[in-house]
Amino acid sequence: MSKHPPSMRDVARRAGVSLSTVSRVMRGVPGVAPAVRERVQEAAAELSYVVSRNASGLVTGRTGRVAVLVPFLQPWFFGSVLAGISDGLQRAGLDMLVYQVGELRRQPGWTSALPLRRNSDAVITVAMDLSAEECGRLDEVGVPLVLTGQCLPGRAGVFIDDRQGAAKATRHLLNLGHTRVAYIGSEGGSWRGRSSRNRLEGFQSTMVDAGLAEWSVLSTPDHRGGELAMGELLSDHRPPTAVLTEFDDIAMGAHRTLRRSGIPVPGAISLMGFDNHEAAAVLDLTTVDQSPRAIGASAADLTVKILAGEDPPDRHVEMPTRLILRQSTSAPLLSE
Amino acid sequence: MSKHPPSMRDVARRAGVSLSTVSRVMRGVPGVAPAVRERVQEAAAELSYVVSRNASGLVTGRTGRVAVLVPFLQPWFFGSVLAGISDGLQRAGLDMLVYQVGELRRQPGWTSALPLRRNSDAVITVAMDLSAEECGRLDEVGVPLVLTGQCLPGRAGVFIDDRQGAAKATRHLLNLGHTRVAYIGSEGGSWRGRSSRNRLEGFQSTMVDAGLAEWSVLSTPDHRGGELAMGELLSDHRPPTAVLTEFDDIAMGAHRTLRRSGIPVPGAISLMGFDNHEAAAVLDLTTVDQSPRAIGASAADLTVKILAGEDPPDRHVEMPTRLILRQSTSAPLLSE
DNA sequence: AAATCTGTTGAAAACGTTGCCATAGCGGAC
DNA sequence: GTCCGCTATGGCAACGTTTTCAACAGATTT
Repeated sequence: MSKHPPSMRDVARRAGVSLSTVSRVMRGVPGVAPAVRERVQEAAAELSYVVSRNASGLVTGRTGRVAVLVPFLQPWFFGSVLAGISDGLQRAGLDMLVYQVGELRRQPGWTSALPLRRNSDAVITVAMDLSAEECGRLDEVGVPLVLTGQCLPGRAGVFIDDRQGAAKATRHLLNLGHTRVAYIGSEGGSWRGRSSRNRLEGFQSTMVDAGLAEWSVLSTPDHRGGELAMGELLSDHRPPTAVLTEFDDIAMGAHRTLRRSGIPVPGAISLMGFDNHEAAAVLDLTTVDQSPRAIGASAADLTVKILAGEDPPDRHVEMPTRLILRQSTSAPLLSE
Repeated sequence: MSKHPPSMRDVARRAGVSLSTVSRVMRGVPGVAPAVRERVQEAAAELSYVVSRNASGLVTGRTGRVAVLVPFLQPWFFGSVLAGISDGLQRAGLDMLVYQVGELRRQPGWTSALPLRRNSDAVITVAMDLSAEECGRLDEVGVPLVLTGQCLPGRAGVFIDDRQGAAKATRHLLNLGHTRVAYIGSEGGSWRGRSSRNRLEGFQSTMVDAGLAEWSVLSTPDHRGGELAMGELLSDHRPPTAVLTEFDDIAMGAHRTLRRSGIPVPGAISLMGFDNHEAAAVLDLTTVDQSPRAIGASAADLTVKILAGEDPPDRHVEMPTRLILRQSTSAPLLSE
């Protein structure tokens, strides 16, 4: 066995045909005699040869790769979206390049620091909350751009209606009979800008529509922040009977504070999250599901369609949110 | 602006130099006059040109990409390891290709279904628990292989001592004074084969060394399984006073069962997990930390070193485990 | 029997980059 | 003033594919 990986030429020699024929077989294009085709496939298998995307990309102009941009990789949410994207791309025979741009993003020209230009066929962003200007810079790369977790006019994207999701959650609490409902949101600076605002608005407008005072506090975007914010709410002279949080991590922090304070959930205080974190089930946390994996899969499908040239009519895919009822919400105590 | 991405030729024309010079500048090799160098960089910036890895890889034989193989993408653990790998690779200017091979793996020849051959410079596996045979097949690809989460003789890898970690956890419980300690492990079929066995062995040997009966039950590898297994333990005629689980998800399920049964933790039963799941902090779960992000970063560094040709003496990196003491463990009740 | 057509195959020119070799300058030593 | 050595630059052949076009055989038509 030669020490260098086999090339198409090696396969051609082994099968006793020309380069062109091997190329045709490998791409599965018609116009090759069945006997020859089989012989070539056999030779390729024996050498365990695979086509070099590098070389083929050079001439076709396609790399067979899609770049996925995520702010961070650690939070569970991104793993789920990536899983969906991976599924979709794999089905289409595309590879997935993942770039974690959290740190990088502070630099003004970060978009050109990424070797996207000739190295991927499309770019999918995951919950990046891009500004119009950043989008424009990515456009310059010259490949299709598909957004996830945000909705920008005229741009392909997959997203949920955060506003409606939060409204749904709020209404659930109101329907149970709560009137003193507080909201814990994350303060700016996190990677969820627009989505954050939308959820807050969904809460606020529902409260206002119901003729109730809207009441919200801010926290850092992690469970630690939820703990502190909950403590703050408990120190109010009339604490809320129900609390909605911007996402599950915050709710989980709040849950901890309640548990430590010996306040029964949902007995004294009903608690709701948002996202359906994998750990939410364990905490029996009522929440709003947004199935990130489906979002990812949908984004991948959209990308594949765009790459195939079939410009789909609905370049905006809105994924549904579902209320997941668990044991952390109930009607308020009658004494109230 | 031309509709096609700029090539090195365009930059050369704009800067009034030859292709070779541009190539030298882009690669940062010495032997170019400072004035010319600056002029070329300027021209490249104006065209927002980036080198095509496709083309350069074709001649250098290096792709500038590393393939990362994970069984699944969804569980939090993989996101963390990927984050670490991404950090390390980014620092070295390498791109990260991610392949989710969970489903694919059932097929016997799955390793050749991946376009690794000429498309990546190295392969990192994450908690794949590969057999020697599978490793051999990946060797055939002809690129360095770095394992993560498993230790195979003669192979580069980063891992933790699962056995010792479990032993450490068990000893913690014994030191608290517990004598009836049960272990909930996952039954086979999950992606954690060797690691699973090692943790069990660590528990068993520590118990035996202490002259105590080892007592373990199996569950499915998720929190659901933990719930059921805990229920099973509670129905014993003399339930345990402490429970160690193979990993945090199981512990979180067990915690739920305890909470629902009104059994105080750690009052009546002490509970321990393993892994330091991001949600473990919220549950106040005592656990064993294995900082997956550091594992990933370490694997990436190792890979970069191997690619640089400097064969590091310690191709086996053992990462430390740390006991994280929280509020889910305490001494058993005196009445026992 | 000549002409046309159809289906298969091979030869050669791209693609965008890097590596090697040649060459043009230019300063200093003889 | 010639020769040497040095540095900065350009030219050209790779790299491994795809693509276009031409060539060829055999079958069918005229």
